[in-house]
Amino acid sequence: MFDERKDQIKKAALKLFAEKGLAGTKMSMIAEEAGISQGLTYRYFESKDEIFGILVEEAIEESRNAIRNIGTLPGSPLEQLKAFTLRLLDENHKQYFLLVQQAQTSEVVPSKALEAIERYSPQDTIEQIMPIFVRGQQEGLFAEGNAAKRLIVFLSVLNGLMLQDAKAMGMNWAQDVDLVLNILTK
Amino acid sequence: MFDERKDQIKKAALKLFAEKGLAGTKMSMIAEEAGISQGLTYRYFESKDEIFGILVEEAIEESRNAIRNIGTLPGSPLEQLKAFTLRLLDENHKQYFLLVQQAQTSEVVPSKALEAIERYSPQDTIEQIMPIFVRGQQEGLFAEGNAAKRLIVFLSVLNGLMLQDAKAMGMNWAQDVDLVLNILTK
DNA sequence: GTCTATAGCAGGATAGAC
DNA sequence: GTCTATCCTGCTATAGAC
Repeated sequence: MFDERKDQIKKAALKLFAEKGLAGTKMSMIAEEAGISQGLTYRYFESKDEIFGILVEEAIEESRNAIRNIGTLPGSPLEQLKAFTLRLLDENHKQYFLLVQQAQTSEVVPSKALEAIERYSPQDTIEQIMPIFVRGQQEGLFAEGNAAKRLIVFLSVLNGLMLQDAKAMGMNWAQDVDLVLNILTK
Repeated sequence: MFDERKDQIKKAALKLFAEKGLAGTKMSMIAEEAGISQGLTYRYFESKDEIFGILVEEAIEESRNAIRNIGTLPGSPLEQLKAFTLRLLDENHKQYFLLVQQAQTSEVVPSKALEAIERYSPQDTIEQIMPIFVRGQQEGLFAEGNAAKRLIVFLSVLNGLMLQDAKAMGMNWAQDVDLVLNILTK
């Protein structure tokens, strides 16, 4: 089926882009990872840039959803943020997250992907998480003081963890998230 | 002078490699950043890979020094780690750090750079910082429990901060490091 | 020492056979 | 639908003039 092969290629591309960036990923690598010939890729996508652009948009969409859902998770604000953190650290989201990372820091990004990224500022993310954090502060779960600043640090930290984790240090996060949440609770 | 021009090229290359990775950085960009013609670069270096390799080795050397010096800094273990953190976050070290990051995660790295990186495992870093941390624990400055694990998280966090910072969110770290050190002290 | 011009090659994209 | 062969662009690296 057409769409299934498409997904297969996207999956291979996501893995490589997240790891090696746009310029570092060759079409031949994507084809190999997907187990097809190099030329076939072009029956499903117009160009490397197109694949990259689509993935970046999906990643942002995905990330938006994860954040939007925090509020609907069960438990206290602390438990909500913990669940959110664990979700981000799982394999699938991690790749998306790293892709956005690559797109933001690294290299010359195709214009379409660039637009998507510019619409998706870290500021947005912080504003969405803010109410939950503030509620947690009121309940005495989190540290007092400038919430935005603390959340920036917290998100940076998640970034770092995902990158580190990508290098396969083999930590079991389910067990260790609490250390990370210390940033918020102290 | 020959060596000065060489440094000028290395400086330009470091900035770009740290930002865009090896594959994402073109020789033309390096030349432009250094304000010279593209061809001239090859009078000073054999290849792009050579420049990259040299920079990676310097970065690792630099990082080793920073870590080695922690113990000789004045103050309590907490103050020592604070000073170390601030040093890493300053412009120069940040670029080196990001370069190593790029080399570790991203792309196909030339063999010479690869060797250097493999000799420089995160495990090393942790082992070097460990004694200071343990001393801090004994003095009651840091949290009890598994030191290695906490240090991994801590270093991941520094990673994340440098990356985030690279995206110019304009935080004044001198003021905010304490949030980060909470990971160790709680 | 430095620049401009260009050779040579890697990799993105296309054509055509099966 | 898929593969192999090939075109063509863009980049690394070199040659040669000033």
